[in-house]
This record gives sequence, structure tokens and C-alpha cells, in this order.
Amino acid sequence: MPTTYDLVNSRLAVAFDSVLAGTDPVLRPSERCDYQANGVMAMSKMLGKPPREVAELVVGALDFADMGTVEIAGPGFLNVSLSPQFLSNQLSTLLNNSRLGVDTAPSENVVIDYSAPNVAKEMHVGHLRSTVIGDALARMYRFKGHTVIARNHVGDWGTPFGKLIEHLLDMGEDAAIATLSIGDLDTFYREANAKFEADDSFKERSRLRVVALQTGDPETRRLWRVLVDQSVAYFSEVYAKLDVLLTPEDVVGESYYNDMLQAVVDDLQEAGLLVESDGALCVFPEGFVNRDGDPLPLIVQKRDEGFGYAATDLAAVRDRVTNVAAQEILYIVGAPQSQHLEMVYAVARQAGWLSDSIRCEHVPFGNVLGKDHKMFKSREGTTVKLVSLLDEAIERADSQLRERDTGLTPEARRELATSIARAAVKYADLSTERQRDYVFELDRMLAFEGDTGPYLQYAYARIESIFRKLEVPVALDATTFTLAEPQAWQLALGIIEFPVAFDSALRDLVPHRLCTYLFDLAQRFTAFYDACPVLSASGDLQRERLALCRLTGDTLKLGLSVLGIDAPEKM
RNA sequence: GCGGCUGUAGCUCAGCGGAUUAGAGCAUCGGUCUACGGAACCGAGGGUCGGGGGUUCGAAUCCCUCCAGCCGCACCA
Repeated sequence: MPTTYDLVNSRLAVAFDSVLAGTDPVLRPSERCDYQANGVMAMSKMLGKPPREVAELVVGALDFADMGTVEIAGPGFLNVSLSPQFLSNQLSTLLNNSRLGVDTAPSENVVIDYSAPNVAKEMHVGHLRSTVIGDALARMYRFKGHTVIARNHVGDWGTPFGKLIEHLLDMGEDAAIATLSIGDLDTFYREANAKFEADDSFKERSRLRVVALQTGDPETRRLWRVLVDQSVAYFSEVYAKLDVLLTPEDVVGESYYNDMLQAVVDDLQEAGLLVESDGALCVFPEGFVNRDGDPLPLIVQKRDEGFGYAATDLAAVRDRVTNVAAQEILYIVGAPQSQHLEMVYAVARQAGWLSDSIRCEHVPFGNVLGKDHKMFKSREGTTVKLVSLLDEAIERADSQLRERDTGLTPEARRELATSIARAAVKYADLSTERQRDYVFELDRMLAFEGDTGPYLQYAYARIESIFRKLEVPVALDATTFTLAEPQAWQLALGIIEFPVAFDSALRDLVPHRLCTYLFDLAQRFTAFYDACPVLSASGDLQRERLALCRLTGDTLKLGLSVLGIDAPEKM
């Protein structure tokens, strides 16, 4: 279904077109009226006529009576006011639309590469953003009707596995598994490293073990598998705790591409892109230079004939296009890797793997900072485990709930605290513009007042509370809206904007835009809630207000859910 | 040195395909209301939108330049 915005815009576009073909009305929501169209100003320049004169021409050509009125304001803006009947009809349509106005798109295969922790290493704050943003985008794409192929590009290969496997053997398999299964990955990794540094014979064993791993020695592979499986199982626990949809099936780690690396080299060789430089096989994509101004290589095969991450990344692009048939590939990876990924894409294009019709994009994000505005670290200066972070958030949410005397059982309260904590952490991450660094402050994130996840959950819970208290169910599907109070009108304008906000956030891969929208909607709702009593109203007025509550609640619930945040009925 | 990102109220952040008085949250101050969950609502103060140029009738938004911070720039990922 077309959005209200689209309906108004296309009607205006016809009038703009008749004055000067192809001009954009530049329609925006407005504080002074319902929408304002700013396009006259640009058009008047092109026509060489005064803006007000042009505005008169547009309004003269405009057929808008069934939607509302348009007035010329200021130097030549068009102030658009919707008629109550039109707005009422729009709301009624939404009331009977479970997607709340968001159209589905023709399905495409969208590969989203996100989270990417390392085997036998703890998940820490550094993985938070990729995981949360990736999960939100995956949910948004799925809701839009696309087929999302999640790819968890875990670090499961490379020289560190020599020492990790040797350490596993030293500990004894069962003891190692016990350590790993309780999620104490850091200790395991640290001990392996310490031995590697201190013990030359261990170092030598590790080196041989890497060779055995790479040459496919079955017992070594089996031990490697143990490490990977244990880690993946642990990751799944973290994802469950975060309420992130990634599963073990989405884990397609670096090792997956091992068998494709030679083909990558062959392809590049055949395309004449490969150049030997200092013994390494490189591609020099155009436009990249190093600090001396010399061409910057993407090293495909190292001097020692081993493959680096560039080769794996190239193989991944190639695989995703040719085997997964991806039409869109997104990398939810930190901003520092921007240049590397740009080089990978450039080479993939030159090699002919990536055609122009495929959207292949790096979706970069900024750092999580501590209160001191430096990289987020624990008091001891170590990286913070993702689970500890969540556990602390849950603990604080739980103690907030304890103070409020909710009458919940400890178990139920704990569950609610978990939901609130997840909402707090995820919303804080998603609601700032991706590229910016943000400051991680649990107290602010968990606050019920302000632009937070819990505030949005609370707004939803209040709405549900109204419906619980309603003694006789009221049928809402045939509601007529009068929208007499300004708060009701403003709320209605907010409701109809959901599909616009959703599509815009998805198009530009910026979940924060959806967050901003939802917060604005929640604020419109509380103003309405304060001014327009629902339960004490009766008849058509109550029905109308209930319907506004229903639409708001559904929008909040849906909007939060595509961000990966749930909305409890009570809190 | 080259490149990228960031710099908007005391604090945390929106706005940046130019447009009518630069928005919100928190904090501060002042009101409302026996309140359908007050975890609320309404209002006020507070900003030369990092500095300087330019384009434009009009710039936080586009262009140039400078400053500050963070990050990347050959065999780790």
C-alpha cells in the first residue's frame, strides 16, 4: 500500500510537473502544519520567476481537495494540511494492515556478514556492535521480504591454532572441554599464549601442529573441530542471552574458504591482475597508495605461500556471488577495516566476480567508549566480556525492579530484567548514528526516562495495560477517527509515518533512524495519553482512542521487534 | 605524508539529497494533576552548529581551507 507521504507527494508532484517537468516537491513533515513542500524555491530559480508566483502556479494546478488543503506560506513554501477524513481513512487502512503500511519488496538474496568472533577467544565489547547492528539489519531485511543469508565469519583458522591444539592436548581433552564449555575462553587462550612465549619446545610443537592442521592430519583436524565446536556452542549461549538470531548454521568461518583459495589465485592470474612483489602475489587495485605514495597491494598469497585474510575475503566475495547467488552483500565490520574492504571489493570487481548490479557494501561503525571517552575497558584495563556486560545490565535492571515492588516472582522478575537489560544495551547501540563512537553508560541506558529502550518498552506496557483493564472488548476495525484534540492529531501523524521511517532506515542501513522515529512516536503517545483519557471515555470516542492506542502499540512492538528488541506486555 | 571518520546547548545525542524562529533526552528552574501504570505531562533558561573563507535570495546541511580527536596505510585478522 502507498504511504500517506507517497499519496500526498505524488499528488503534489503532478502539479509541480505541470509547471516544470521533473521537479521534486521536496515534501517534509512540518512543525507548522502537517507537511511542507519546499520544492517551489528551487523551481523558481530554474524558471527565473519569483517563488510566490511559482507557488501560485503550482497551487493553481493542484488537485488536492480530497486530501486536504495547501497554502502558500513565507517566501514560497507550501504548507500542507490533511483533512480529518483523509487522515482517518489512512489510519483505518493501517488498522487492517498487519505490516502497518510497510510494503514487501521483490525478494532478493541478501548476505549479511556480522558478529565474527574468534574461536577459543572471548566475545567482548568489540563484538557488540557488529552483532547487534547486524541482527537488526537482518530482521529488517527479512521483514521487508528478502532472504537473508547470515554469515558469521568466525576466526577459526591460522597459526594460533597450533598452540591452541597443543594446549588442549596438554590439559587433556576433557579438562579443556570443561573449561571451554563454561565459557572461560580467555583463560584457555591466555595460558596457551603464555606457554608459547615461555617454552621453546611448546613453540616447536605448535609450529608442527600448524603444519599438521594445514596438511589435513585427521587427528589434528579432530582436535581443531573440538575447539571450534566448543566455541560455537559458547557463542550460541551469548547470542541467546542477547536475543540475537545467529545460529551455528550461520557460522561459515575462515576455514570454509580454504579449498577455494587456489581458485581465487587462478582466477586473478587468468585475469592478469596478479603481480609478484617481494615474493608475495599481490593485486594493486587502482587508487590505493601507501605512506610513500606507492601503489598499495592486496596481498593474496604471502611470500611463504600461505594465504592471508585478503585471500579469504576475496574467496568469500566470490563464493557469495557465485554459490550463494547474493544480490546484496553487507559487511557489518568496524570502520578501521574500511580501506581493506574497499580494496577487496575493488579487486573483486576487477576480477569480474562483482558486477555493478550487486550491492556490496561495508557497513562501518564507531567504537564503544568508556566514560573517560577512551576505548571501553574494565577497571583493570582489560577487555570486557560481552556476557559480563549483559549480566551487569541484568543485575541493575533487576535491582531497579526490586525497588519498585512489582509483585513478580523472582523468576519472572529476572526474566523481565533480562528483557529490559537487552533493550537498554541494544537500543543504546542502535540509536546513535552508526559511524559515531558512543559512550557506554549503563545508568543512562537503563533509565526509564529519556531516549532509552526501557522507555519505549514502558510506553508499550502502558498501552497494553489499557486493553487489559477494558471490561468489554471493543471492535476496532471499523473505527472512524475525528482526531479532535491536537495530541490525537499529532499521534496520528506519527503513526502514518512508520513505513517511511522504516524504509528510509533500511535503504540507508541506519537503524538509528528507526530508533529516532520510535522515540518520537512514544513521546507523541504519552502526550496523547495524558490529554485524552481512554477508559473513562465511551462510545465512538473511546473506540477512536482505543484504536489510536492499538495502532501505536502495534507500531512500537513491530518497530522494536525488527530492531531485535522485545516489548513485554507488563513491566 | 596520503586517506577515512568524528567535532551541534553543562552532559548524551538527532537534524546534514539547503529553506519559514537550529531540535530531543538528561541535568537545572518553574508549573499541572488524587494520576487509564507519576517510570507522567506542560513550560522556561541554556547553542556565533570546531575556526575561517566561498557558492546562494537563503548554509549545521554544498565547496575550499585550517584546527582538534580517533583510525587505516605490505605478508596479523
